[in-house]
Amino acid sequence: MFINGIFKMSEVNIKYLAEKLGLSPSTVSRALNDSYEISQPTKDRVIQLAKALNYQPNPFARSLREQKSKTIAVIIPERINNFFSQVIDGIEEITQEYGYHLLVYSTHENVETEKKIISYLLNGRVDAIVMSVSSQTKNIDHLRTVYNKGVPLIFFDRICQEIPTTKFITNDYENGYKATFHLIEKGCKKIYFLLLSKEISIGKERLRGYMDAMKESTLSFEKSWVIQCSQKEEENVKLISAFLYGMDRPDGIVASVEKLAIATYYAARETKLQMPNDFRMISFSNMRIAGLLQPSLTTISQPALKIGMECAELLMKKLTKPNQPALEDRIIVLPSQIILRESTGK
Amino acid sequence: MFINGIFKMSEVNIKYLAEKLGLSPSTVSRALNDSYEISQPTKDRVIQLAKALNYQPNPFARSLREQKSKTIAVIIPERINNFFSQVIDGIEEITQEYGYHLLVYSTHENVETEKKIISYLLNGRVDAIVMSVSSQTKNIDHLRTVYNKGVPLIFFDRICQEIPTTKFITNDYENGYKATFHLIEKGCKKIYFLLLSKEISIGKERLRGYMDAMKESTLSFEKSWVIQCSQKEEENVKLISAFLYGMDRPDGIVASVEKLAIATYYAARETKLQMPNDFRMISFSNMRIAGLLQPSLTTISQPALKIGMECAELLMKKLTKPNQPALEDRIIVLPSQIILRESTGK
DNA sequence: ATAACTAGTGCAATCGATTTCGTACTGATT
DNA sequence: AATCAGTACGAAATCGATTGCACTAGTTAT
Repeated sequence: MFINGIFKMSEVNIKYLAEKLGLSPSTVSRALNDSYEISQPTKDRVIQLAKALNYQPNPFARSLREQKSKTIAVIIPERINNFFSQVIDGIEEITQEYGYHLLVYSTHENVETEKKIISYLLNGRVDAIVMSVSSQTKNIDHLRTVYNKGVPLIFFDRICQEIPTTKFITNDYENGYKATFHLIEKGCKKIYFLLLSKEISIGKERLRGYMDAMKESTLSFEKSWVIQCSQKEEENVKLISAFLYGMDRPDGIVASVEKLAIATYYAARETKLQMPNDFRMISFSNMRIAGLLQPSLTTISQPALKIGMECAELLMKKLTKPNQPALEDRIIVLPSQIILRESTGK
Repeated sequence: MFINGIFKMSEVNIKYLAEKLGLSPSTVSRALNDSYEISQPTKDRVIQLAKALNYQPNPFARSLREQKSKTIAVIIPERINNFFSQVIDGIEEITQEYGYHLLVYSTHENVETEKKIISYLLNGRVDAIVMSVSSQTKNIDHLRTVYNKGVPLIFFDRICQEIPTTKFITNDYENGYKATFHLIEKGCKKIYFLLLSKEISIGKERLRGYMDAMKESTLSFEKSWVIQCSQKEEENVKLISAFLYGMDRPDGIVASVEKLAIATYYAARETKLQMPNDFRMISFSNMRIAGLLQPSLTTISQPALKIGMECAELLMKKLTKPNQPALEDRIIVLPSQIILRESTGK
């Protein structure tokens, strides 16, 4: 149906209902919103017709008027990663109960993309943003802008310390320490740490745990053992292969993110080295099938679903209850779990 | 800033710009939209101030007026699956160029959830829907409703034949046939087919390929070799273990979806059977690390990113160009790729 | 010289739902 | 009888951007 050259999705709106019922639009609106000002018989009539005609309120009219969208943006660095998928599952589980919708964006680990995405979201399109920053993110002006505009913002996993809001992380320092300590216990003498980026919080914390474990041990340590990797899988495989080929190769590896563990598997294959005989590896990872790899991978697994759910619950409280204070500036730590498998020797 | 008890996100709107410039809102709007009716000097003044104040048009006001949202819904059966993640990456790659946003929903393979999600989308919230139906979806009234409401709808992978719109799939029949034939060539005599659901298109097509390959061979075949699995991983592992324990166990398995291949790995582990010696397996899967499994998995890998991009390109053409016809009722087939690995014997 | 036209801009309606303010009526209180 | 309170509803403004129509001043055509 065309009116003024504009296609009308559905002519069932409040005005239409009002006409059919011989009421005014305001009365229909109030009846549908269960206002105390409307008599029960009128409410019944309105609701019945609305159901019969399958009336659906126009979300944009409502958003325009109420200045809220019932929509939340989720920004992640990559989609092909079980951790982020699980977090989103967790967020959705909670938000859908409240009738909220999820706009999902991937930055592909690119700050410029991150900035662009955020610029789209500053016009009220979303009521809040839940995000994990890209590994390239150093300058945080765009995040400050979000905060200053008053858009509720929650970080998870890869957080931005400087923004005074709530952040959800796992005990990264502790697990960096434990992972390293586990390798030490297994007899490793020369333990490398694979780092994706020094910019991101989890990289820093996990590295700090590794460093402290190394310091507390009687093992020697050299700065060059902290390997700075890139975003490109091929480059990483080459880099890792290079030091695995070397005579003074490591006998232990802590991979701070999953994709570096995978690169190490390919590098091990290329250099024909076997875990756990030639070297042992432990990795932060949420892969479901870590146990099916050859050899199976010892992992530190994050409570991804729970992280998502907690982010969402906090947000729903903030957004659906009246007079809520700003999101508290604090860090909430959820424990990860170490699962021992073959790659570190059973 | 509060006005009438409502929090104002940003007071920079067209009316505000108009006041500052001593113009009317209509002139400002036209200037920003580069209308031919406005003189260049005026346009320049308006654009300059808009930039200076970082004016961002209100998306809801615009959507309300224009009856379009610049938003697309993507509905998938599950998030923790590389195939769907890659498809969404592909869709996003195209749509973001056009300034479109993506609402992403997971049905968790549940028709009721699917219906509920769709009911949220019938009020104009999205300009189009791209979806892969849940494995439970048998009754398609909710999909018919979408079609009848005139919301552009595209299916991919798990399609719904009955709705006359464009569908993107891979050559499932052909690959079901090829997969089975590959096992036959490897000497398998008793080949089972693991099916997630008879309702979904890909299940049917892949099964048909398997059946035809079996028929054309000299091998015997029994109906009970087509194993109907469930959504629950544990149940599937039990089911598969059960027939692997049996004396007359299969020596070949075609897994029609990734999760059933994974269940088979667990079952093999439990029954202490080795691939490819005790049985061989080939699976439809987009796992990046199929090559790192123990043993590595022979897969039929779908061009997921490309599927997403093609869906999005078609949609962008339909939505951004004037006077586009309805989406054609046709099936577009993109070829998958078979990657041979250890699980079927090198 | 007057009609006709054009360029540039403003007014006001519109999209659909919500909400403030106001009104008509009923019944109760002083 | 007059005032008051309460019930049930309607009119109109509002949210912010867009657009059909009207208007003015200046220019061209007849």
